[in-house]
Amino acid sequence: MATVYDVAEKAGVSIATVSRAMRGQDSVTAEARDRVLAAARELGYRPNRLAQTLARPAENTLGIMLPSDFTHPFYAMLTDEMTKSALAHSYDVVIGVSGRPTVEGFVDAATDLEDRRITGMLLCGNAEAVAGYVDTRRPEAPPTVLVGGIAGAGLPLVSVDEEQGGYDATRYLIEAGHERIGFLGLTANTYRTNGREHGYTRAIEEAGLEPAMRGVVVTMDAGRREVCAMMQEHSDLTALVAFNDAVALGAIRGLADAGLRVPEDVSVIGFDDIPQGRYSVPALTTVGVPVEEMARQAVHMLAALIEPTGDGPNGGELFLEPELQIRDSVRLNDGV
Amino acid sequence: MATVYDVAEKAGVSIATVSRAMRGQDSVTAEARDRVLAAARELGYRPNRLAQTLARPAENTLGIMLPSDFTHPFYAMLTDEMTKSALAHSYDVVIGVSGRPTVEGFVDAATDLEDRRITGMLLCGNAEAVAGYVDTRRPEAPPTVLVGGIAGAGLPLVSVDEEQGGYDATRYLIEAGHERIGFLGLTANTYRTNGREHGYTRAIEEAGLEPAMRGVVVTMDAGRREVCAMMQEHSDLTALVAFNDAVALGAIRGLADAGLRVPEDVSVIGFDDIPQGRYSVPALTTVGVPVEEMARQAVHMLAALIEPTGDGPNGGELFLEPELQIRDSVRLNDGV
DNA sequence: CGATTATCTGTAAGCGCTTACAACTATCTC
DNA sequence: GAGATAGTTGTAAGCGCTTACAGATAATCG
Repeated sequence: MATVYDVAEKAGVSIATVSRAMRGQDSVTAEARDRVLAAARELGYRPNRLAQTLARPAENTLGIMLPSDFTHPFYAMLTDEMTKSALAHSYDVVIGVSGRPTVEGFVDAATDLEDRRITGMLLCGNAEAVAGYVDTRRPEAPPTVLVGGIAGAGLPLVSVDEEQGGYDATRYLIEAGHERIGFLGLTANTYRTNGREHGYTRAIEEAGLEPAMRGVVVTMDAGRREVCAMMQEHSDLTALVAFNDAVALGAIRGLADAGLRVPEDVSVIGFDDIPQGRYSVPALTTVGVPVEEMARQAVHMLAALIEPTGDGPNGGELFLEPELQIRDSVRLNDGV
Repeated sequence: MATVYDVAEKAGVSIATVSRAMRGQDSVTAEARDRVLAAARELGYRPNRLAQTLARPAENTLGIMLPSDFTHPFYAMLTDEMTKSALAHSYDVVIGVSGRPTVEGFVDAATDLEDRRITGMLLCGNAEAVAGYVDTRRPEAPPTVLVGGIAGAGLPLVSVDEEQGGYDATRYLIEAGHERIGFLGLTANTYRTNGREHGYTRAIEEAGLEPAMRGVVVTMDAGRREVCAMMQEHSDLTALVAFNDAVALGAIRGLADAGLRVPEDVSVIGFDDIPQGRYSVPALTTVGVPVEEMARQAVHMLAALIEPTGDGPNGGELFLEPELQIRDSVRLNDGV
């Protein structure tokens, strides 16, 4: 790899001049600059970012830390929006993703990101990974806000009111005339909390109905497999609240396998509002997470943390209201 | 941030000993090691990866370069498989993703990855981004293989025979008794080639049928919007070949919007075999890309490039055969 | 025309780490 | 007990870059 030294030699200047010419902000004669640029082009020289970062901390760049399942549509949406928001605040963006799907892999990757001397970090991940990070977080770590996670991690947070979402979903089903409503939720040890489930339970109890739950891994695949078991166990179910859209979509497929139609035979409601749900047939009724606003608020909060202006949200936990997206996967009984 | 110096001072040893103790492979007294480790823990010290990489090139790590639309399900699958394959070859993995959705952003990020002194690189991206990278690629860049891209970029490649896939899809429709078959393809300037379209055209001409094409951006959204225009333009169409599953799924949704059912009224076939297609209702018949094998072969080829053993695939271009996944979105006419 | 000032450039230190090499200690051999 | 040997440790150089500081040069002024 060509280095500053090679370019300097070729252009007949010192490495300092090369550096200055490449960065283009310090004072350099037009002639020297041209010579450097020409030499650089000929040599195929490009500054080594690692070395740059080591020598001088990044001024204005935000790190976005993603979990190993960053390919999940929800994170996909979130990443897009966070990137847009950051760029809108004229921050540069560097994305870090966990290579291995372990807590340790996540922490490693997050540390990597910190090492890049970023100005601030937006951290996304499941509760365990985030907890792992927080546990070993160094006091000198850059300002960080958790996005889309759960409360109580001890770091500033922008997320959605999960309990409310679970409640709203269930309430909507009840108002639509359903009385036997199941919850296809998450197995206890995947995440730490279960706000969505609590919301479901609250609504069910409030209405004096009977809860029916089943823990599943929260993937499409599991949704498909488990929905059958669920229906066999509780054959009178007319509606299902799914932990998220992936489970909901899987469940719809599983129901179809069993010859049951949605929403004619069984109603299904999801959570997240991922694009796939908007395009599925039937289109998925779901609890929408205001991802765009979440991203915006997160960047805003982070900016305030980086540059305390007195006003602005100074850390803390901010919960956005979920918003029901009514589409076609829920059947309205009794002319409601 | 605590550095080697801090730890060294606290542990009463030199920085060399700290480094050795942390890396745990050189000879260090048990006692010294314990002191260093204790000091490190107390100080919350973790080695700076940037500095590590700068000081000593990575021995055994592969970089996986992803385009800015890495959230696309196809790349999601591919990333998973490549990671698995790399780990199976006992390579470490570092993932780089393009921050901005531009050719320049892609090249920047790829350079970043190279700067990490990786042992080899698996490069995924659309043709333009890849071409941009190849154009400015430095001769000393690490061995690189393109995965899932198109031919002729001038770098070793493992991909799928797109033309064959397009042909197979169309052929399948023809054999199922369809005679008016449309192609919902890509707009010319998004990618550089259109093997899938060529395959479609070949099959159509071979059968003496009339082609009907429409260029769209290859997203679900576009599929949904454009399918209606397509049907209006050619109202006699009974089947559609979509550029990929995203377009196909979008098209199914668009058809549903227009009151048309799949496959009863219109048949749809996709390309890629993304999970969403397996779980959709109706399940999507599609041209399956052997992603797992693609990843395996790519890592294999890269390993051979890194450590030339004489045998093994020494670069070149390898095209895997696509495999039709027959599911429920195509109607079989005439009792075929 | 000498003194002052403004511009540009180069030298050298430093970012946090690894490692070759030399120095030092403890152990072993005869 | 002197010399060889093996095992640890520290010093210093270097990875590729940025930048404070000082030196050199050109421009400006009385």
